[in-house]
Amino acid sequence: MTPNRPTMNDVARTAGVSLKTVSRVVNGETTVAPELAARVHAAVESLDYRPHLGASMLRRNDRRTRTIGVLLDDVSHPFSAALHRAVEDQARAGGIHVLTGSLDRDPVREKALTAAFAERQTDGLILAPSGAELDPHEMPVVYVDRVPTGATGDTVVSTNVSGAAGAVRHLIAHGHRRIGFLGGDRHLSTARDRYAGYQRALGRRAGPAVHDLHDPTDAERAAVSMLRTADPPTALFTTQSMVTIGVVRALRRLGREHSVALVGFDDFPLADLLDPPVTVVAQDPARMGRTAATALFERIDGHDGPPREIRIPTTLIARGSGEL
Amino acid sequence: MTPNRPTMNDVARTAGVSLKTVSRVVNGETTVAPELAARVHAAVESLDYRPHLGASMLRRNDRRTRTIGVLLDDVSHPFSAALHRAVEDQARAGGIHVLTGSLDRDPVREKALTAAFAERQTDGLILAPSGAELDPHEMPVVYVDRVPTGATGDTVVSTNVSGAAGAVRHLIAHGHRRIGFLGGDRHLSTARDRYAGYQRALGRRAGPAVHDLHDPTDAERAAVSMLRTADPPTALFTTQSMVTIGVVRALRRLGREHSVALVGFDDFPLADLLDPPVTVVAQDPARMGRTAATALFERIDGHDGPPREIRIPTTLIARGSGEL
DNA sequence: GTGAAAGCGCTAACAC
DNA sequence: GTGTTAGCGCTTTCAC
Repeated sequence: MTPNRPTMNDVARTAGVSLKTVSRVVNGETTVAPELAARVHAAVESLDYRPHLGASMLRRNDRRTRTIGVLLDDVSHPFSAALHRAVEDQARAGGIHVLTGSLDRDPVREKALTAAFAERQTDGLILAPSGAELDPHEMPVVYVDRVPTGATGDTVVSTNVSGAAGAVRHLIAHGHRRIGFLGGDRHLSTARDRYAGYQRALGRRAGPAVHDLHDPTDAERAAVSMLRTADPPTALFTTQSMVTIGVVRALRRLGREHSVALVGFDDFPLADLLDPPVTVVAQDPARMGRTAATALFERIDGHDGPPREIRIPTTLIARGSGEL
Repeated sequence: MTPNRPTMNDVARTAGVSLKTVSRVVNGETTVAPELAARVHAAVESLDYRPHLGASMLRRNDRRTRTIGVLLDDVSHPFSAALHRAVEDQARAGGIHVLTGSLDRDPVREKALTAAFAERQTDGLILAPSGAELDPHEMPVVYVDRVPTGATGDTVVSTNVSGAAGAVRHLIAHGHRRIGFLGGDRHLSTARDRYAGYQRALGRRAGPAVHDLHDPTDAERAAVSMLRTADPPTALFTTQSMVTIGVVRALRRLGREHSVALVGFDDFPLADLLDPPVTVVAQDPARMGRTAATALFERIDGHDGPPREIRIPTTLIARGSGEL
C-alpha cells in the first residue's frame, strides 16, 4: 500500500500541538503564538501536508467548495472554448476552480451532468441550456448563449435578433433582394432569434430557408441544393460558424464564392484569410464568459435580485464576402 | 435562509427506516427487502434527495472522487481544446468528471493548480508540463504533448523528431536547399525535438532559425525579417499552428505566398481553404487525449508498471504550400 | 435483512 | 492563546 496522506492529526503530533492549533495555522488565523505557528509550518513542510478540502467544507459554516461547473455545447468548438477560457480566467482571480463538460445539446446528458455536479457540491453552474429547463438545480445557474424556457436565472446572450437583422440589412444595402437563410436547431432560442432578425430585416420578402443544420457537412450540402434551385438567392446568411464554413466550402465547390454574397453569424479564426475574406457578425465569447462568471459569483455571494437578461453586443465586420 | 438540502437522515425518517438502509438502497445493494427499498425510493423522490459525494468519499474505503484534473496550455487553443474534449469523452464512459485549467506554460500557475486539485482529491492528473517537474503530485500523472525532465510518469507525445524530419525532407524533395526554421519555446521538449528533426533532415545545411515564438504576431514579424535578409530561405518550416498562421500572414503581406514554400507542424481548422492550402504535419490530439486518459485510468486502477512513453504518429498532409 | 455505534478529516462552539 | 468536545453526511463494522 502507498502510505496514506498525512492528516491534521499527524501534523499536530509532529508539531507537538493540538489538532485545533494546526487548523488555526492552516487557515491563517492570527491568534496563534508565533513559536507554535512556526512549529506547525515546519511539520506541514516535512510531512508535505495538504488540507482535505472535502472534509473541511463538510464541517464549515459557509459550505463552499470554491468550484463551479461549466457545461457548454462542446469544449472543443471555438466559441465554447473561448467562453470557457474567459470563465476560467475570471474564476482564477477569485481562487475558484472549474469542472467542465460538453453536452452536445443533449438534454439527457445535461441532466446527468448537472446532477453529478450537484453531488460534487459545486457552488454554481454556467450552462448552455438544451432547451426547456425544469429549474431546481439546487444552486445558482447562469445561462449562456441561449435563453431557456421555463427556468429562472440570469442569462447572458448575444444581441441575436438585432445582430442578425443588421447582417441582412447589410446585404440588402449591397443590392441583394433574394437572400437565403441557413440556420441551426430551432429548438434553441439562438437559432429562433437569428431567424427572427432575418425575417424582420426582409419583411415578407424572406428567401429560402434551411434549418436544423449543425455541422459543415450538412451545411455544405444544404447550400449546394439551395444554389441549384430555379431562382437561387444572390446572397446567403448563416447563423453559426460551423454552418458558415460549410457554406464557404459549397461556394468554392460551385465556383460561386465571388458571385454569391455571404454574411455569417459568429466570427471564426482565419475568416479574414479566406478568399474572399468572410464578413461576419462577431460575437464576443470572452466578454460573455466574463460577464456570466461575474453574475454567477454575485449570486453565489448571495445577491438576490430578479433574473437578469444580459445582452452582449455583436459587431459586423465587413471583410469582403458580404460586400459583393 | 434557504432550506438545507435533505440528508440521508431526512430520507430515513420520511421512509421510516434506518439511515443504513437508505445508504444500502442509494448504493444499489441488493440485500434490502423490496418493500423497504420502495419506501426509500419514494422518500428520495419526494425530498429530491441527492447523495453528498464528498461525505461518502470521506468514509469510503476506496477513496475515489471519480474526478480527474486536466491542465493544458490554454483550453481555448484548438490543439488543447481537442485533446481536452477527447479526455472528457473517455472519462464520461467511466462516469469520471473533469476539472480543467489553462497554464499558459507558467510553472507558478502549474504548481498552484496541481496543489489545488490535490486538495480537491482528484484521482489523477493529465498535464502538459511546463518543464522540470519535481514529481510528488501525490497522485497518478500522465504527461501530454511534452516530456518533462526529472519526473516519472506515463507520457503521451507526438512523434516530434521524425514528424519534423519528414516535413523538412518533403521540402528538400521539392527542390529546396535553404529552409528556414521558426519555432517555439526551447525550454520545452516539443520545440527541441522538432528542431532536432529539422537538423537531422538538413545535416550541416541547416538554415536560419528563430526560436521562442508563441503567437502569430511574433511569428509574422520574425518571418518578415527572415525573408528580408540577404540570402533568404526558399522554404519555411514552422513548429506550431500559431506560428504557422503568423507566417501565412507574413507571406501574404510580402506577396510571397506562392513563391516561398511552407510546411507547418500541427494541423489547424481551415488550413485547406487558404491560398495556397497549407501543408502540415498533422498531430492527432483526439487520439492523444484518449490514450492519455486510458493510461491514467489504468494507473488509477492500480497498474504499477514502469513509466511508459507513448508516441502518437503524425501524418504529413500535402495541400499545396509545401509543394511549391 | 436490518440497525446501532464508531469514525473519515476537518471546523464550530465553548471551555480553560 | 490554546485545547476539548461534538458533529458535518456518509460508510464501515459488527451486532442482532
